[in-house]
Amino acid sequence: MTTPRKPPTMADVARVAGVSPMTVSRAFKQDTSVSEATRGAILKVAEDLGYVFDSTASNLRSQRTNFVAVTIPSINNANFADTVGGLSDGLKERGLQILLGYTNYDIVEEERLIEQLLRRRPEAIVVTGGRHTERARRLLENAGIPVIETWDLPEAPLGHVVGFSNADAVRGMVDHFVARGVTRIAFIGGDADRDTRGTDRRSGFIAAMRAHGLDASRLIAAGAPPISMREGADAMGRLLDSLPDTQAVICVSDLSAFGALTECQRRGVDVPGRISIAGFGDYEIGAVSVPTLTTINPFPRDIGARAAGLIVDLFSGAQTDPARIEIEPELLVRGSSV
Amino acid sequence: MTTPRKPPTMADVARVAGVSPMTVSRAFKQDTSVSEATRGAILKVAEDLGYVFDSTASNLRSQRTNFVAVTIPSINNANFADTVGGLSDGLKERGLQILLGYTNYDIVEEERLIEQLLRRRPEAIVVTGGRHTERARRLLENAGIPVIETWDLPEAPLGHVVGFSNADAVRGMVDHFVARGVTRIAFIGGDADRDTRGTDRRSGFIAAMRAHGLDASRLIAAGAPPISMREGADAMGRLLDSLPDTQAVICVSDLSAFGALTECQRRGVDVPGRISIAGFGDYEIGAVSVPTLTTINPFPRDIGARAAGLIVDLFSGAQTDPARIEIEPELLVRGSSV
DNA sequence: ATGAAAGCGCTAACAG
DNA sequence: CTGTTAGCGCTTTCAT
Repeated sequence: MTTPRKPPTMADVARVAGVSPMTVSRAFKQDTSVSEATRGAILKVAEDLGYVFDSTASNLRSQRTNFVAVTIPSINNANFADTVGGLSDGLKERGLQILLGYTNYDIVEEERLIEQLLRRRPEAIVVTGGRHTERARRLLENAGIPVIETWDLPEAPLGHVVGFSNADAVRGMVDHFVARGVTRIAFIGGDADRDTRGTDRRSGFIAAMRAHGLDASRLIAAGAPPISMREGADAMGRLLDSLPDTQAVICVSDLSAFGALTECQRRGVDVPGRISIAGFGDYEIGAVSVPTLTTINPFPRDIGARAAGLIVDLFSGAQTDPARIEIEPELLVRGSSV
Repeated sequence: MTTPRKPPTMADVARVAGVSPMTVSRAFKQDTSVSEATRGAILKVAEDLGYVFDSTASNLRSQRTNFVAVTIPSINNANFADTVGGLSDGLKERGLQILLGYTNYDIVEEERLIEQLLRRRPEAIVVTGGRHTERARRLLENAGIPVIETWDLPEAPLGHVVGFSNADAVRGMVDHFVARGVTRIAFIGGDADRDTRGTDRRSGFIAAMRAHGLDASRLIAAGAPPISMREGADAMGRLLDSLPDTQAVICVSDLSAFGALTECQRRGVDVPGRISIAGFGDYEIGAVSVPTLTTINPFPRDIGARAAGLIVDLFSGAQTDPARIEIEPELLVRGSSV
């Protein structure tokens, strides 16, 4: 049975331990001056009483929550999960905890989420991307805490940035293909601009193709972002039907690229013999599939780890100016491309 | 520039709006008696001042945080992400927010995490699995909030349960193979018992094989849980080398099953012609791969959604007794098995 | 529909 | 190393 009586407070622990509440408070902190003997005794009393420290009171009084708010587009995405993992591990040593929310790739939802998160008084906020609603920008600017935009290199950052240019990364991929003499290149991506990183990748594709004087119109819309494996497969089917002379296809992610690969397998279309396939993100699947997938590794975990390091430096005073940490994505040429 | 002056409080809003702080407080709630005119005026003043409601103060005074704590083994797992998604969506309408932490498949880490989460005074806690350290059990029992164990059917539940029997699910898979005349069946899983669900699946495999009077010793240890695609591929390589007459292999997850499939493709081993492969979890990859993967769908999103519904019912008083909601996993026979 | 007083459980600030 | 006092910003409770 759950005991319906009120849970013990610090005052209860103090009374039983025969000290003042302040000493109990100190015993629960690190680096505070309490004799080891009293600390041990206090912690024992606390454990015996079933006392659990109450952060809500601590948060209010100390005006510190140890929260770092983080927004990601989707919780079900290995790339963003890696970024959160890097963040979480980098912050946990400092006793900072992540308050996570997801936007479903929607900047209006992001605005709602940011406001909800700021009410919890996080000490820093990490957001994915550099595009936000006007009100979201205002909320972030006025929050009085470090703001870190990631997975992008916004032209007018709100504060700090840890990211890379999605457009440039895809440009590098196009350059790679063109250098190999591959010129009839298609792009499979989302059919809406909700996913701003996907949109940037498509823009990078178009710009790069035009820079080479090539036809940039082989754009296959695969559905509403994020594009699933299934949608990648369907898009590949349409591409093979409508533009059969295509030599290579760049997909907005490894997931859609894998779907595209399977469609080729189903149709007996040789990859990379008849068509090359490339993805984005260096998801695990691309390293294991047959053939392995040519892709771009944006080092998602590093993005999180660098953001965490930045927050720690900001709190310690080691960093004061707005930081702009650029991650260099790596082109991984593998079995799915010539 | 960030303004270093103190952010506005309700008292500031009240002063400017010409009302008492209490009226401002009411204006920020729903279903409270404030005239629409005053509410509108107050919200406008608040927005103009850049006031952001302070949950930390509200939490302390009202003894309500609107947090539901959730622990999952890994943030980078589509199954658990789906459960969190179901939970999150089911709770958000009621204004409840998820406080998420991951245990890295380690019940000692889980204990630390549970204590940290309880300090934030969540109003309910959802944990993955039914195995916990003694201290974690005590913490949960004494927390005075609803405890929901998921992804398992523990014999001695701490409170509520939304789950299924991992052992029984795999048993059904074995029965399916045996009914088709397939008897030389192997199991690929983790080499440690950290992942209790993986361990239960292996136990279910062994029990089912023995029940059929079959050899249950074809167990391939693929590494420390969770098993990656790569580890699944390596394990399949060892299986093909050491026990080449194996007719079917059941993998602890679709990810390892896909890895195993790719190893067969690399070696030119026909699937399912020479060997059948089955996974667990109904990950997206199993529906798209060539061939598609035979698997078990445990309805991860439903687990989260049912847990959310339970919490809502518990809060509203519609449910009072300990609930035991059993999810019925579904066997999906697909292209990778005969 | 609105207001006044009190206090949630901790800790900053100061004292010793 | 330990204690005292006051108060963080809200909301409960009780009025009107």
